[in-house]
Amino acid sequence: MVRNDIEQAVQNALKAMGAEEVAFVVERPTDMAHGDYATNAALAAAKILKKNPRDVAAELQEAVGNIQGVEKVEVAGAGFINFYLSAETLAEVVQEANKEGWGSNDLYIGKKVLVEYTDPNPFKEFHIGHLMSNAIGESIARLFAAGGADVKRSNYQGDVGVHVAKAIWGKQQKPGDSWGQAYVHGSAEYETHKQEIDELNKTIYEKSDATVNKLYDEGREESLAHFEEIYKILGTKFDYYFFEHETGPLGLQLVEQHPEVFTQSEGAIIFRGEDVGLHTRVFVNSKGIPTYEAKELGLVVAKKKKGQFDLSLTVTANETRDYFKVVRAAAEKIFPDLEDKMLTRFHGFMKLTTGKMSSRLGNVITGESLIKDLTEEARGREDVAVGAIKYMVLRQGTGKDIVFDPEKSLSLEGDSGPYVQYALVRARALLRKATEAEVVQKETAPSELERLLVHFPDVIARASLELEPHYVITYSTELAAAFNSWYAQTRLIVDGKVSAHALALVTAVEHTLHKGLVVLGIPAPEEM
RNA sequence: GCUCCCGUAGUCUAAUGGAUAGAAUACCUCCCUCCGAAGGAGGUGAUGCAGGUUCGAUUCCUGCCGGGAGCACCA
Repeated sequence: MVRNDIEQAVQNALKAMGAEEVAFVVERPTDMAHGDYATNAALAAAKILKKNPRDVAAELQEAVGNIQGVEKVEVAGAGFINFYLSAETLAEVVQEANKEGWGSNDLYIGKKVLVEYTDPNPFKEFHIGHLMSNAIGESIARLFAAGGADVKRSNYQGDVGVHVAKAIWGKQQKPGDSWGQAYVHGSAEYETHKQEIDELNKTIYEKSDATVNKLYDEGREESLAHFEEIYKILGTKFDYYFFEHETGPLGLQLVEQHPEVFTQSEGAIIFRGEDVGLHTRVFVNSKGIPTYEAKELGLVVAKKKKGQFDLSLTVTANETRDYFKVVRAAAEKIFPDLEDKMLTRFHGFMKLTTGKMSSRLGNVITGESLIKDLTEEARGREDVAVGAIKYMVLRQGTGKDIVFDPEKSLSLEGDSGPYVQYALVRARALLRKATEAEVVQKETAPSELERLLVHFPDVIARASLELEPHYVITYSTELAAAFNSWYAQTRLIVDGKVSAHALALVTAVEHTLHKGLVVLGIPAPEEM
């Protein structure tokens, strides 16, 4: 990579000037007119050397000398040094982009990584919040894979707990209702029938009633089969499924085995988070049932049973931030070896313009209804609809909330999934057409496209490192726009002839857009 | 009350302490005898307020204002 050579050359030059400890970056300039790479080394070094930044930059420019692949080195602005790649280097990048490993890196090579995401609850709807978790988790899993990791996808589903009791209670009251309706009904009546529903919860947990068991099994199976259909549409294949019915007992056992970590209080077993600057949370309630917190500990055990992992990442919603801090503090006391191995990525929630969505109130937009509506909007194309949804979720930084307007729905043009898909489809159509043309050697001036392609590996690497898919979205959209613009003013095939270089360039764009979409988990159609 | 997150064009959003704050959408002009118009070319429009650190602040620090989330038996 030329970037590494530039970095090395700058480092050497700084050393020669007696400023080797200066922290600097070699990055893509904000404006292409400023070259292909730029460094702030002179600005940073000026302070230590107590000299004028422009003078330091001039000295540095002299000192870096000739760098293989760099055609021109310029001092600009307040003291930036800009590097321009040669036409030969850009041509090499195009060749590079057509090879298999394009966009891969070695950030996680040899690491076993467990990514947990989606996490819907049986007996409740799969709503657009789960769509969000799925899109983010799937892309992060793919970013790990692009970094060479051995990735295992896992899904953790709450098949026991009060929500199940509410749903089953609702179903007992109105057997004709769907499970979703039953849950809404049970929730609404929870306050007035609390004792009854809590008892039912215990019954479910202990599996002590045959009729309840049967109802439970039916509901659970129905939900899981339904979720599986959605995963298929979304393009996710899980390696492991964890369930709360399994993590509950494991968690309970852990809590009981570690009295040095947990405390009895008012009939419940709690963790005093105040000791480590957090707050107290209940792990086992006064009825002896493990709560979400204990189950999360049990999940750690369940995950460990699948084999050693180097990193375990959970994708979950922002509002669980504080719970996770407490749970992690407790987990690290029990499993000191887990320190720094448990990562969390928090996403915002999908807000409706009409107010907060709540499955308890029944005003949710389900994942499947959104996909269905959008598919209609996308002229019957489900892959385009899925792309539009995923793009909307992934286009901004992971932690941000998304305001979802059910009326306006989602955009299929401009800054959107279909926009990138369309550019890819156009490139593919062009390449199909070119197979009939005669390939000729012809001088072609480097375009903006080559100069964009240069940065693709860096973009993927940064996204892999920070676990932020939106860098890939931003880049892919930029490349798609540049390609669309190129397409509008350039004819690839003229009189049945196609230039070898231009052909390689379009192939490189196609390959890069494809790779980008793959990492994002967005379908890459052949035509649309 | 305490803790944590977030304030960028009308709306949605990008920017690794750097160069003229970049897109999209909406709105106003144009462009399909020409490889796919879900497209292209152009125009109008933005960093909540006040300090501080820095050669340089959308970015870091402090205060204020505005929004959101969490804070003992739900997940």
